[in-house]
Amino acid sequence: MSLEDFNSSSKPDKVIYSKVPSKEKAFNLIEFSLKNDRLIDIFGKCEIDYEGRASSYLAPGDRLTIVKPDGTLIVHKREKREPVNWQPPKSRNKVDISNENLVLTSRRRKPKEKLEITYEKIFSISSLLPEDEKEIQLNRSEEEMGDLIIEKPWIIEKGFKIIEREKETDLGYIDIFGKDKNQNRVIIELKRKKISLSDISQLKRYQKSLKKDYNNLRGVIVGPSISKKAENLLKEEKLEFTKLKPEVCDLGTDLTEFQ
Amino acid sequence: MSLEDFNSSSKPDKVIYSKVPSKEKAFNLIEFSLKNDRLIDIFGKCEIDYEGRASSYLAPGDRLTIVKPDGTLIVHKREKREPVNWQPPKSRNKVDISNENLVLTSRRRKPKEKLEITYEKIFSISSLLPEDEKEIQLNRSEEEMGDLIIEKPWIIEKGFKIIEREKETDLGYIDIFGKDKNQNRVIIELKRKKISLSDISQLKRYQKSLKKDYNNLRGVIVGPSISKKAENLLKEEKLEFTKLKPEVCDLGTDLTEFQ
DNA sequence: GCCTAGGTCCCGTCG
DNA sequence: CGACGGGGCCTAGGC
Repeated sequence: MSLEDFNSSSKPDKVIYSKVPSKEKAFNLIEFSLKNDRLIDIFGKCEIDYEGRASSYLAPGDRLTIVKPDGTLIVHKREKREPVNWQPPKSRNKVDISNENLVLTSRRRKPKEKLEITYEKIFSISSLLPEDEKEIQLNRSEEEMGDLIIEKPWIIEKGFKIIEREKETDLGYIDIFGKDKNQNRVIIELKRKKISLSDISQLKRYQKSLKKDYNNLRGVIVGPSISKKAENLLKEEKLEFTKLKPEVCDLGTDLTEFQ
Repeated sequence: MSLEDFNSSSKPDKVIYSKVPSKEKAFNLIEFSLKNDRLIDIFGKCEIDYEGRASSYLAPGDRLTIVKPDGTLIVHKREKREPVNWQPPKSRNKVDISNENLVLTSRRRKPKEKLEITYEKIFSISSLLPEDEKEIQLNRSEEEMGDLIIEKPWIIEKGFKIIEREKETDLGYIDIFGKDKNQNRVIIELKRKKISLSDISQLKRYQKSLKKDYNNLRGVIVGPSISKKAENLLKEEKLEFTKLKPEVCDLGTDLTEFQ
């Protein structure tokens, strides 16, 4: 694949690859890819300056840079799941040659941020053309726990009735608001993993926002388990904990044992 | 680069590339790369099953998969900063050929998780050898705000003195614990961005944990700004807000105006 | 290992 | 837009 072919009118190539390209060739391939909504994959030795919500400098080293058609820019080093530097979607990316180095610059405003990658060596560039794809289907979210409780409120306790979901208050949104068999109002806070201190604070805050309106306002946190410190705070605050594992909320799980 | 060369004893290649490889060739290159701590970069049409903390299925589509020497596996689609699927560092990755498809499987235990990528087509594979690199230097963190206040406590207010940093309580860790000019104890909670409801809850929680030990225990939240609801809650709880922008905490900033 | 809290968190949702 | 809270959050730091 020669550079001259980039702008040919035939069906665009799914993959364009260049190994140890010259600065000029790299520049042309990256600029072509940016213009044509391609996904770019650069492996090279580079240093990185970032200035924005925070600021950082990363000394020269081998990294993998990905530029997506939506403006996202991601730089990975050899370890860890998180990129070492990045720019979010809708960033504006451009390539330059400066002082004989290839420079990739990514900017956005609001917040104002700038990421500058200076390559002293490029080992390879892949320019890819991904087709559209389906959305992922994810299960076992907190939302599903809510769905289950809406459908089967007796899981919380006998006689429990739903009043409102995602109820807004001055101090945030209550997952589920309901009442028990004695007509006491109940605030339910759902968590899909082990309850920690901040979760209790959150529930307490919601309770505070409504206690002027109700007597006997109960607060119940629902989750698979709870940490020791959180349990202590829970008791002190006279809140309650109900055990419910998110995997039980998958559709089709047999819940007759709860009845 | 032929497959036979993979195991040669000469200096390993920085980059090995294969365009539209056969299943067998892809298998060999990936297996070789997994064994030799190389970073692998696969562009192909695949479907993905995940089962673990949650569960998901992703229908076939074009994606970019990265496998790092530390076991990290990342799958990107054409948009967004976040990978659509992943496995964290120290996952165990292996490659297979099953029903004429290439299958990449990544597992970890604790929590038990399994990610399975089935490729129906592979457009390209890059196998890379990144060298070690320096750590990133990041500025404007909450920690730096703390450093500044330790050094110049008068930024909080005239006469303020530090007692302890990262003070542990039953209900969490206080950023800075100190006393004012009247010997009242002061809890300082630092935030690098706009204060929200949960930040106030956090400070309130710390105050609660110590109020049995002190009279006149003040709570001060420090940050660049505060949301309206958070400000209301702040006043109700008789807590205080002090404005301090994290960028002021960069080394070398002139702070004489505060004195 | 558990627990706590920050993050250039990202991201969706709702006002 | 801001604001709020979830996330397979990830990651670092204590204990």
